[in-house]
Amino acid sequence: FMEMDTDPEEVNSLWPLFSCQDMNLIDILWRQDIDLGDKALLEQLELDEETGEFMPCLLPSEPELKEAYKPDSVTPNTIFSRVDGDALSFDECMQLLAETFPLVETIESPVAQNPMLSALLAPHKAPTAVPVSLAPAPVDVEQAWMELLSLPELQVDILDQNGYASTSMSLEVQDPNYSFYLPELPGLVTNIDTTPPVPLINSFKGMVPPDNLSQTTLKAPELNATYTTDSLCKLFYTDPSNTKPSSPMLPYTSNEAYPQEEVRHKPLEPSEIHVHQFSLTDGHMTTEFPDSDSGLSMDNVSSPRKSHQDDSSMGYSDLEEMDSNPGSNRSECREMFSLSLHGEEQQSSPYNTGPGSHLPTDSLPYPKSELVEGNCHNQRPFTKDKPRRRSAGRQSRLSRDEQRAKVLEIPFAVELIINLSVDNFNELMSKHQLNEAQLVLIRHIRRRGKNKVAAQNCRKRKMESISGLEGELEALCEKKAHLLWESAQRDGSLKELKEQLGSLYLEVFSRLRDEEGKPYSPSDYSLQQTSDGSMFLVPRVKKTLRGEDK
DNA sequence: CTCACCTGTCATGAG
DNA sequence: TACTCATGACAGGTG
Repeated sequence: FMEMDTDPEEVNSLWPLFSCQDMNLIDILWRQDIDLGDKALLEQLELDEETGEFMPCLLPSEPELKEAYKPDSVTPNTIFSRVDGDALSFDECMQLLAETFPLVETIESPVAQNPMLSALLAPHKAPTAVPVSLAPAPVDVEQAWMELLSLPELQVDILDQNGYASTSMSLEVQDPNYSFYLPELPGLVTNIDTTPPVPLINSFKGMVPPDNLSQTTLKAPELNATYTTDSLCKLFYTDPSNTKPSSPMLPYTSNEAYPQEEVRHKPLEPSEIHVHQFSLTDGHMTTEFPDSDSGLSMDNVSSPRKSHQDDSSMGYSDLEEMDSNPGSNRSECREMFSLSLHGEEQQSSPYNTGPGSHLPTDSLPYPKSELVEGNCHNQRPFTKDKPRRRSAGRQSRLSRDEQRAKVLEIPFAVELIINLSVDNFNELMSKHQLNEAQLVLIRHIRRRGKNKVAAQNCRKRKMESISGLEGELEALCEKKAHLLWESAQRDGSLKELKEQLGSLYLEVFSRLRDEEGKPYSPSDYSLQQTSDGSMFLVPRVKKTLRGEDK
């Protein structure tokens, strides 16, 4: 508790209020929180294959808990009565703490109220996960984290640029926070002990298989000389009594090391590191990203891969590269992170476009996909008649550029970048001092945004063209049928006229008489009409007769 | 697992 | 020359 990220004055003021039992209670809750906040939490959760959500399940390590916390060592309490039964959930711990320490009720941190968020953030803010820490500042950091964690590209970027991360740390990669922290502190765990106190390890062992623990040893590169002991001690909680290199899952920050104001700009955001790297090499913007007092030089945070890259490729270009490299580790890691990030993405990402999202998709000036599809939905000739239910999932992808813009701290909205006229756009750009990475990102955002609209319009036109052609085809078919009907009608009329003509002919012919009063034989004579209307009775010439005449 | 479909993105050419 | 637009092709997500 005393080592937590808590205001010392606050601690001092609270300290007399806590009895020994209270301290034990805090300790056990802290242990619970640590367990909950790490891999063990995921072990306590069952992934619902139907919904993709994590559902709580029973802890498998009750005996260890019983062992570690003997009932006679603590005051009988509802907490420990639960030890005999179901394991305490994070919410239960929080509720219990709230009952025990009313002060805790003032905490409004969304992360503290969300087990998953706390779990995923725990390695970086384990102290703040303890309610007594009452740290108000990390909310911004948490939000930034959640935004970054919702970006699979960024996670992969960190893994990529550090190479070994995705292959040598099977445990860590289950928690994206590890990938953020470990590679950026090369050699740290081999020299600086970040292991929690022994009781914590013991309790943790109860939650995590030992072989997993053994995998937490980081294969780190050489210790960079610029990591001084002081800075690292300020950065991380250390226990001098424990020299075992262990999982740096508890890189405790302290208030001394990270004043609130600086915590917001701490190297917690890898993307910021990108920008910073670019800035340092590019020669400007150094004031925008002041070095922390942690002793960490941004140069030293560069990964081996980064170190030999061209300066201009830093920052945004990396983001672009990630997107354009489907074959990179990105897909792998996306899968690896999918379990731990699914839930939080929907809960906390400010770019989440699910229910309650504030993303102004409706205000986008270009037509939304549903709009485009809606126009053609019933007319589409070659598609199945399927209900459209992808909008929510799709809209989250729409905000990728917004997330990139946020990462590079683009000072204006993506919609603005896309939809402004050239003059207004140039004016806007001139009003802000932007580095090369930001300019490149803005240009790409503008290009992609316009092309997206163009593609939507193009597809809309294509579908309309198909629909138009189909309508035209239908009209032509109708016209053809009508013509065929008309032709049949005329054929019928012609036939009728012919029949009438035949009847009339026969009637006229039957009334003709020769000089002897005999009727003419139709086989010997025929009636023919001249152009002036005169009728003549013409004898038929029989071939047989002509042949006989010859 | 496969397939069809949708959507974003890129490359390219035309204006 | 830079920019915009149109469009084919491709990749990835989804049902």
